Amino acid sequence: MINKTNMNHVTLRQLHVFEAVARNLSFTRAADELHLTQPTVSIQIKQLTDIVGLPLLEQIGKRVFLTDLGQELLVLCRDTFEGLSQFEMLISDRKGMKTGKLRLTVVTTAKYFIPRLLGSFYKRYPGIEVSLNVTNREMILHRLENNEDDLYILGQPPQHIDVHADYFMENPLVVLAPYDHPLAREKNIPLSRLAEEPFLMREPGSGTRLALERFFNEQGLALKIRMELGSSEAIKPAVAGGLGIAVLSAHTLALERNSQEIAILDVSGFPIRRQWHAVYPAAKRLSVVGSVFLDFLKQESRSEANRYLVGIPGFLPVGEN
Amino acid sequence: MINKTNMNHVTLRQLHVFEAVARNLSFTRAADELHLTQPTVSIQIKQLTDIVGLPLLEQIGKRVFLTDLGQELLVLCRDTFEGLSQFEMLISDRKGMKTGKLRLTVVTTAKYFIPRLLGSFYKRYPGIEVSLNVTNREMILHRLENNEDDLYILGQPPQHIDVHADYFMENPLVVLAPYDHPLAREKNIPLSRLAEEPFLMREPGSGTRLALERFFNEQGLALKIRMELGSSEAIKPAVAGGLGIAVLSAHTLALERNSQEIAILDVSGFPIRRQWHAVYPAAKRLSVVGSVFLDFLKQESRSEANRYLVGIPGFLPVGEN
DNA sequence: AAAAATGATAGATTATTATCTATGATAAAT
DNA sequence: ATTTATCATAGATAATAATCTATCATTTTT
Repeated sequence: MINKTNMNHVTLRQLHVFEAVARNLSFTRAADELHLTQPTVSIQIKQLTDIVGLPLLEQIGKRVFLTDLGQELLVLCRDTFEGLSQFEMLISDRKGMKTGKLRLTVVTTAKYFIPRLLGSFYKRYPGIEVSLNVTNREMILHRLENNEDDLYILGQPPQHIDVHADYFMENPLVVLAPYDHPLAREKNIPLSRLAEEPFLMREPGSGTRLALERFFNEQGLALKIRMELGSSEAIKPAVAGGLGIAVLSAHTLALERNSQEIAILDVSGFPIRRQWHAVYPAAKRLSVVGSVFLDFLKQESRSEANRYLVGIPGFLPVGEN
Repeated sequence: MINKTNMNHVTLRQLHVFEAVARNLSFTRAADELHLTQPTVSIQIKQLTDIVGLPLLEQIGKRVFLTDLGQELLVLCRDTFEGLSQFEMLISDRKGMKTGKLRLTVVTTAKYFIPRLLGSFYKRYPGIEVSLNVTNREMILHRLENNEDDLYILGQPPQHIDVHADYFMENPLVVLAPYDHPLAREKNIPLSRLAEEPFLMREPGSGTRLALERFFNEQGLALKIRMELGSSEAIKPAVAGGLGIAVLSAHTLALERNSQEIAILDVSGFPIRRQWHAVYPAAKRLSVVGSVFLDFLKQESRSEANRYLVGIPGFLPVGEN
């Protein structure tokens, strides 16, 4: 008989190590991640390669790449681990509990409501461990392309990546002005009046800015931009200090709703209605824990929305969906 | 944190032992099959059950059954091993070879041509190991329902089981008579003349018998049945001894084609054209080695048919398919 | 050229897995 | 009641897997 590969000699541990190296494209980073020393990783990969009989990784200088076969093995690893993970969830169901690890990455603005939701989620599913990552949209898209998380929370789903997107909550954009601004006590302010005000803007490319620019374009009005700032946190004190007005997500006002520094203006056409989306790669089946969290999001976002969105001038919640 | 299942602690070996027990529904038979002692199997199952934290098997008296969860784990085992097996085939492809194990079960009559085909198959694919099982139709259907093999060879595919069936060779049913029978030298014998002869039949339910009965019914003729015998091997000497004539698959005459004991009659309407089929469950993707063998079957059955079917009175081979 | 970064190898140790023999417990058959 | 069949447990042994420290080899960066 010929010298043929017998995958029965492979261990799950070897496959885990391989998967970590394949994902990191680095022995050293995989070792760090797994709390092992680098030689351990090197040996495990060597053993696996010896069993398979063909190279799984190739090294060019200091950089590690997957061979075609290595790529196939990575797919097999992920399928296998997913099968085992789903069996774990099945067991948890039988035991009347839900367990597993949820890897969640959210855009910066979502940090205003996600922790509270996660708190409730943990109370309901104490067996599910959550790894939360807060980062900007660009990094989220990068992680999405590399399939690094179970779920991603952001405003507008990306157009250039094939994803499955579920909206779960309203994300209205509101006009902020100093608490004592002359327009603060008016109702149904015409947009043309607002256009006379100087605006504080987010950086080009930010979803909020694009939405505002498009809105003004549609009304044939021009924006008077006084200043650009890189984050909502920077914009809010600038508004309060009278440098200008701004349009931000209502969620950014989590702590300022009853303050005497910032007011939400009642402007005709506002708030601009947008949605929060939970997305995952279209080619991937959502993990069990991701699915549990998504269902939870859809259920619980109602009360979360009520917490933030009541009292916003001109805002009427949509009906059930 | 709760006491939760971690399937990373499971070994592939444990899963193999579990699969054998689940298939055999017996620790002792699984141990025999794996060349282990029974206590080894018992301990492996115990370890696996301890890791999972819920019963996978249940014992009623001396009989072993799968729990629902055990059934799920069996599915996971099969999926996992199939994935590993397909990766092995991928490796073999890369190495320019085909390897793996083909589990093949065939009906009794196919034993006349399958060994020769398997010989050629082995010469072409020395890395593929074949496990051949020859049994009756009823047992084949049972194995088919339990998904125990890669491929099954039989005449008519079952109607009550959802299968994928490929026909690969003609299986004509011919009329056999003693070599010195008065009809042996006649051409184009009318069926009405044949109906005056006493017949030796296979058992009720056999495919050959059903086809013959249907054929006579369509011609409005009755069969004169002298005797029923349980196998082709029993029928042939009875024909040669003058007890009556019979209709059997041409393949059963593998060794008697040039003998001076049995002749094939040239009867109007004969041979009854039938096909050999290779089948596998419709819900299952054919294994890689099964697919290799099926392709081989389709290619090689042409020459195999030529070996058996030339010279059969009234038989014209069909065109290419 | 020297230093830093990164994977490979050698040797050793520890932990874990796999298996056996012997025996016990229980159910089924005689 | 006795025997047979089948799984479970105890104790022991051997094999294998996993990991570490130390060092080497090579590439990249400074």
